Amino acid sequence: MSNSIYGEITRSLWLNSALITKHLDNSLGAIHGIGLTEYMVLFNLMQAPEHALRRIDIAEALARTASGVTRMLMPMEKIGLVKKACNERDARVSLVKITPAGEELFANASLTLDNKSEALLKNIDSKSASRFLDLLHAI
Amino acid sequence: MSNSIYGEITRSLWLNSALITKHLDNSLGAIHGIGLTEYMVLFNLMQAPEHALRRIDIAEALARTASGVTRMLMPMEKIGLVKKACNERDARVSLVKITPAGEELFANASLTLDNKSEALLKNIDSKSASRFLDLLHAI
DNA sequence: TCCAAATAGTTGACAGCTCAAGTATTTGCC
DNA sequence: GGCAAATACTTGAGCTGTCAACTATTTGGA
Repeated sequence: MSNSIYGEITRSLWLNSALITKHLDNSLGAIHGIGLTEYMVLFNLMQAPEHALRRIDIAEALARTASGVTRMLMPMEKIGLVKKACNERDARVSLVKITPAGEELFANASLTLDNKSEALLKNIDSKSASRFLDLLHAI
Repeated sequence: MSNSIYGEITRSLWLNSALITKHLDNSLGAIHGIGLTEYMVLFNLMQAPEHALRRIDIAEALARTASGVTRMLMPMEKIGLVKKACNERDARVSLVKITPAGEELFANASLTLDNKSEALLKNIDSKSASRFLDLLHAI
């Protein structure tokens, strides 16, 4: 009855991820006023050319639905972290662009995320960490 | 700006866990009519002595709140996967016990979870999987 | 060229969870 | 023994995300 190591991995992954996500969400919220999901939006925008993405690209990058992205971006736009832009080629798309305020918040939030992540993963030395990341990327 | 390997791990963990959780949730839902969270309740009950736990023990094991557990158990009780039991020593606690139907569903769902997990993690050979699990346990 | 299918996004209804505040019971300390 | 603090659980309000259905626009084939 569930002796598979792969099943064990998914159970452990599920729990660890819940714990880590919760912790980081609280930290980012308390210090910077955004959640981990919003941080990941900014992260993906920073990675993107022109620092802009379509809504469905964000949805895919976050493993969320388009409607979830629509709802998430509304408050982010209201507080000025991102803004809308138009795509001349395709009037269906509403591009999301990070603002200077968003970039600054992202830079600060990244420091927090890195520090808290290091604290949470302190039992994993940097060599193991590298191997761990390789395995995560392999999934 | 976020070059820490630990930050990278948490971002990758966050995304992978979202993808895997979603996939398993859909599979368990379609085949057995329960979500991954409900599966994890049954899993923890099966591990427990007497196959029974207090609500707050379940909450802790799932990284959820007591109120979330209360709400989640209501439909599970209604469809007969778990049942309430009393603790004679402490009238505050309302024990949760798995039923025979719950045990049977758990056995079947575990097979599904193992198979789907193996498929999702097929890029990780069993030796790496073992190392991966060790790292997850170390967190 | 034109129209059906595909694509991008939004919205209403609702599921699943949290927090804060409540009840009921037990524990610990004077 | 008695009472304040802690513990176990529930409930109302609200947040975040989903699904299904919708609008608007673009694409591709006859």
